[in-house]
Amino acid sequence: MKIEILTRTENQEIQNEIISKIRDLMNYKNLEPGDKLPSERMLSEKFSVSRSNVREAIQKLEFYGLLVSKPQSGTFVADIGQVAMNGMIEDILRLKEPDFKSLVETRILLELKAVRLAAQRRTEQDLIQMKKALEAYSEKAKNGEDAVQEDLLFHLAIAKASGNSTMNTFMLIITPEIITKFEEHHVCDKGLAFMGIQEHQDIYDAIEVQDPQLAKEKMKVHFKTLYQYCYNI
Amino acid sequence: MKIEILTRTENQEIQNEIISKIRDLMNYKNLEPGDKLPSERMLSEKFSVSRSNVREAIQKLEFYGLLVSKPQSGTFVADIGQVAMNGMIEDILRLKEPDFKSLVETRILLELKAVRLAAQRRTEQDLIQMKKALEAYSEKAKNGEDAVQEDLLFHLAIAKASGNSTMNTFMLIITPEIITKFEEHHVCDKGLAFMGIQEHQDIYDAIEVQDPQLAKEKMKVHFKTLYQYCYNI
DNA sequence: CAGACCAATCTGGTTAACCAGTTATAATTA
DNA sequence: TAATTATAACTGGTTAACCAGATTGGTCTG
Repeated sequence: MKIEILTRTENQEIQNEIISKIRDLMNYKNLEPGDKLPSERMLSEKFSVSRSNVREAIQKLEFYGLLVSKPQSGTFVADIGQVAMNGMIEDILRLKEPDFKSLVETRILLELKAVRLAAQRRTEQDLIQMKKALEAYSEKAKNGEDAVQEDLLFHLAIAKASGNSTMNTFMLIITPEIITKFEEHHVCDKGLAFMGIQEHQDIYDAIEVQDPQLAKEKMKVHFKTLYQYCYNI
Repeated sequence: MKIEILTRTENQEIQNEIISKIRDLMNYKNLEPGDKLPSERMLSEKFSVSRSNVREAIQKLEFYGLLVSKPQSGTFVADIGQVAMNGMIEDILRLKEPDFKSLVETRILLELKAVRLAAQRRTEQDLIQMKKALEAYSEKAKNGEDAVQEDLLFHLAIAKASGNSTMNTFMLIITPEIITKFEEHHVCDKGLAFMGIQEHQDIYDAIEVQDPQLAKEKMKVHFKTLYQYCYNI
């Protein structure tokens, strides 16, 4: 059989096509929660695609919690009904690549909440880690060096201290994309780093004394100086 | 070679082991952004694991934006520095499975923001979709039927109308897990659905007249009745 | 006739072989 | 000798073959 090398977007497209065919099949066969999907081999034949393509599509639907694969047994429809299934697949198919604006918007939202939770829940262990990240940042920023990475680690330490694993995961997902975009647009070159030292210290202090409201305010200040140059991105 | 069937968690563990070995390798070889990782075959031999395991680990790091694979060329270190790389990998390795409490906490946070954005940015198209979901919900709830799915679709329609693709994605990720947990604990059996009709209508109306503050308040009311039975989960 | 048992089949997961660009190296030429 | 071309090795992606547990249908036994 002929092998073709596909670009990322081409691969995405045929994967979406398979997902939509799986949806049609589930509707046609009137599959309900717990029912078994046809085997991967059968699907690959029916759709005239490779089995690995089918596997990828199934794994994506598994990631969103719509299917469950059991080894040596089969792939099963998850415990959400047909209406929700159709709606969610529709949304997944229409999902766009996240733009920078939406990333920043979501980051601010998550961090303002995370810092409040961190102020309430931080353990001594959390404080130690945050202080460590804070000092690494200060050290670099004082010497005028680029400290984007150390900045990032301080913020991730806060997310961890929030005690909310879901928010922690989401922060991990969006952070590298933001960093990349930042460096593309040279956001952090303009001597912002030095101002950041005091702002970080303020945030840390508020978390240490467990003052959620103050911590949130200080984080807001930090973001204001960070993103005031970003309007034209 | 002997083939072993692994459980999900066992697989997760050896994957984390590989990730930590990759991190050690990057540190030892002092790899910088843009540098090429050893080939998948070489890594699988060096770590004494299968190539597919290595591929999975790499794909996970790719998901978090730490590596970039280029077909017929190699896998490269992403454009974030060594310090950030180490910190992020550390976080990824320590990442826990999200608990129900953190899921709900994050859902409320995301939806309260999404509904405000939706009130500001909703298009006519968005209104149509939300109204459709709303009517489907009312229809079922009036008859006393279970309407968890229709409820979910209404909330996802709001997330879409927020115009923030990142938040939309995150909502899609957490929603099915919440639904499953809900049905496990029979949260929605107690005649909540009927009250929900008016609450949904209020939210819709606020979005239609583009009043962000009101929309947020109405969403808060909705969540209050929803989650008042959840404290003991 | 009902229930236990067994073999053939089917399943997702795993491994190995293969493909076609990419890249590094060596041979060639101006 | 330096630039250029040709060739061989290497790479991630793809396909096909294989594995062992799960399932199923029929058979045998009580």
